[in-house]
Amino acid sequence: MDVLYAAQEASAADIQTQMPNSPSYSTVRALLRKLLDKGHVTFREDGPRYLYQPVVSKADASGGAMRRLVDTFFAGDRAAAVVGLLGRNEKDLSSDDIEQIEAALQALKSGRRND
Amino acid sequence: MDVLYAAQEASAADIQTQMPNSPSYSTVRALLRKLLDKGHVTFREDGPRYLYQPVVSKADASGGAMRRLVDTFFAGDRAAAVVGLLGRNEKDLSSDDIEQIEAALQALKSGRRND
DNA sequence: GCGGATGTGCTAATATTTTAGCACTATGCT
DNA sequence: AGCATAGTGCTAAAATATTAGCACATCCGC
Repeated sequence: MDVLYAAQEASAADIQTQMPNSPSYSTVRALLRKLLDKGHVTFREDGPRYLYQPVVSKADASGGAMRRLVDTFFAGDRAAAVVGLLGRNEKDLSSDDIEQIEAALQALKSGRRND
Repeated sequence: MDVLYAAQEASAADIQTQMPNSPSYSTVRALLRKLLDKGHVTFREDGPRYLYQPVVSKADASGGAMRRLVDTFFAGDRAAAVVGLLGRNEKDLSSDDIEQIEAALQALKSGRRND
């Protein structure tokens, strides 16, 4: 699923190469079949092969993932999660990045007033 | 693992009740034994029962989880992830929350200047 | 149009996970 | 002290996931 969300659309072979634990091709295909059964992915035919894509939109899925992360590691405190995410200093944010975040914050504030 | 990170420490029974898909008690114990084998959790004895806790610190684990989420859903763009997280309007952030975030942003900015 | 390469559908074997259940130990209550 | 309760260690069976491999379809270069 993660692979599909990252790529939006991928073939079985693509998925295999991008999966952790390097499962066999058969495994990936079996997995895909199960996901199709369960209705979590669809596919479209692209010439000889299938390209798979998630059924649930990326936005919805990321929302769910974020909620889970916030609940698990920050006891549901979204602000703490934001601070934690900002604090990761693996790589500096560009000033452009920071502006975007400030803009989002401002939007939030005015939204609050308008309720 | 998520349950353990949320609780910091939990008994097998606790873990069972908080797990999705409600697995059987046996399953939880088998899982715990494997996690012990693999060195992902430790336990301490609390009277008659064991209390399990993750080996990797919550901070490290949350860092990994955040990186994965940012990579999967935001193509590695941390700022976009922050904006996405802010934009979730499941529940408004308090003004206190917003202040904390602003403070973290300010700290980041000055950090950048000092490099 | 033919042959190789690539891809899917399917089946069967193997490995792993999930589950139930019994023996045994420690705890707490009366 | 005696007993019920709650917990672990262990074993074995059932369910599920992983893997290999073959038959058949489709595309691409010659």
